[in-house]
Amino acid sequence: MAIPRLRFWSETIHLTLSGTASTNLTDKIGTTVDSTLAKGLRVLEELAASAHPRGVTELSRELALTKSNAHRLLRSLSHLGYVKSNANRTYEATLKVWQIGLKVIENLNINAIAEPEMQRLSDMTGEAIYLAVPDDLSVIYIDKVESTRPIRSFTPKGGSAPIHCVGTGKALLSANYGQLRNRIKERLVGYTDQTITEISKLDKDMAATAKRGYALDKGEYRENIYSFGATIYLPTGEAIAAIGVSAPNINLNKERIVTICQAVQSAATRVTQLLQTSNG
Amino acid sequence: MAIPRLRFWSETIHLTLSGTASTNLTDKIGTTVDSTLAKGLRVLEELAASAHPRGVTELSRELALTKSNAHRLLRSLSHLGYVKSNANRTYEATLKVWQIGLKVIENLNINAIAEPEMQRLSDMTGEAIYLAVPDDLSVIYIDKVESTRPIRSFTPKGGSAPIHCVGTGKALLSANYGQLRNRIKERLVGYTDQTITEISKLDKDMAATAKRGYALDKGEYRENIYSFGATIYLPTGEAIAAIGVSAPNINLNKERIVTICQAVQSAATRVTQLLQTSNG
DNA sequence: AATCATTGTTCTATATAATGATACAGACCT
DNA sequence: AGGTCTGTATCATTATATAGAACAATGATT
Repeated sequence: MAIPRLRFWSETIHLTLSGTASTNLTDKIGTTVDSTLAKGLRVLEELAASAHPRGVTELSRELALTKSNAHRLLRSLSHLGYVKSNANRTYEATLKVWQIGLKVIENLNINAIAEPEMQRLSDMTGEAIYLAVPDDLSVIYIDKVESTRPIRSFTPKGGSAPIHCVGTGKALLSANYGQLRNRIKERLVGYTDQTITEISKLDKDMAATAKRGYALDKGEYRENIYSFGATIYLPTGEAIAAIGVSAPNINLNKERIVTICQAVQSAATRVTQLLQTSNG
Repeated sequence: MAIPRLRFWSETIHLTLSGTASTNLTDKIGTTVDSTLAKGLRVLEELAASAHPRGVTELSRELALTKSNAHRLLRSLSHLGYVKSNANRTYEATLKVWQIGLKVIENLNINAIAEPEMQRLSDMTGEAIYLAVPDDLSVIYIDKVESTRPIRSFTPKGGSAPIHCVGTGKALLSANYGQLRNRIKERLVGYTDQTITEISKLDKDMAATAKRGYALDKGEYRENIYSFGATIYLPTGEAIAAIGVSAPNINLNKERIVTICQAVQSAATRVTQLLQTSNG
């Protein structure tokens, strides 16, 4: 299986998957969007995010659609296999989206290659291990090994985090800092008092990160949660992903941090090497 | 590379997603389907299944769409965040579908509950462990623990198998045999010479399965691959999933089969119990 | 380098196809 | 039973997606 091109830093408009229902469907950026497609996908998203089957009126209200319109869309989605209609006149998402989504991840192909290294890091540290890919000014966690310790961390698989204040993100950021600096410059949102919100400080940190070979986040995103990350490269030199460890700082001290960081770094290096040898 | 069929135990009309380009989007069964939505989703599916980014004309040919039409759909999908356009004028799927799909699985909620039991079965047997849900006359594997042995089995996570000849499937089939018998009756496709293709034999097997509490597949789907399954029930009594073990028969003998089956059965029972206590 | 063959993108008239109001039919509750 | 919710079907209207052609940007071949 060939190593696919990944989605990278791009001009793609980032659409948040917020749980709030109030996203307006019509106000697009100058260009028009096929409205039926947009509405249909919103219905699907809503259904996918619901823990329970939903009714037509309910959905129509939530998405600001006509009852008839919602009904028709549900019918269509049902015919297409994305939605299942229950006997009690409710609708729910089928596993079809999931199956399609799996293919996207499979085609990424990094998962499989990185998995043993992630396991290794987990065995060694017992902390949460993340595999992340860049997504505009965020990272998305495409895989995760749960911490073996009682204290669990926040971010689930599929979740995302800002690129400038988590280990994996900072590793990826430093790898493409030239391209991204100007875009991130005015968007250095603060999350804790440790978050780097000044570009001059970020400049220094990124330089240090690049030199060091791994990234450090000392509670810059979540209070008292440290994370460390290193970049995985394609044979082409593209920074395709990052591997990282996240841990509450009570579990850490200076030497343990160094040990973990070195492990993270060598894990990333190993995955990069494996990507070399695997066929292109 | 066809997308697996997805069907539920419902009145949902099934639309095949063949890989061939000739799928007619308009000839529906009386009722019409929002064509824009259908086309858009097909484009997305196609892109998700591709290992490499695709061009407009290429896609338009493959899906029998106008170049303009394909282009517009891609544009829309791009605006909606489902697709990313690259600098070299190609398009690829983003991780958004995957993220949405994850939510569907998360809301299924069985995964998390069944996982420890699956792990336990894995530790005990070293064979491949599956968690499957019914999908019309198939099962879909929603989770899997890989075999620790060198010989790996076939079916990946997200994949599907016919309900009448694999362990998990037969367990689910026996749980709903009343409803499903008539439908499966004329569709007993044979895969090996062990496959049950006569309804009378299936009747007996299902009766035995129900009595026994677990299902046996002795190479009925794949030559020399045995599998065993037991049903997981919701508090409502609905057969919602099945847990199973799959192994090459060289790894097996009579007593090991019995041991494994009992383990599978008690794993399923335990998950069922956990679903009782967990909130609905 | 220059031509040629492809591919991606923009534009616009046209007709298809999605839309929302209305009406009807089952639920469910009191 | 009566009333008030639901979900579903119908249909005229018009917005909206569509196809086709023209243009621009490739990049391959000579």
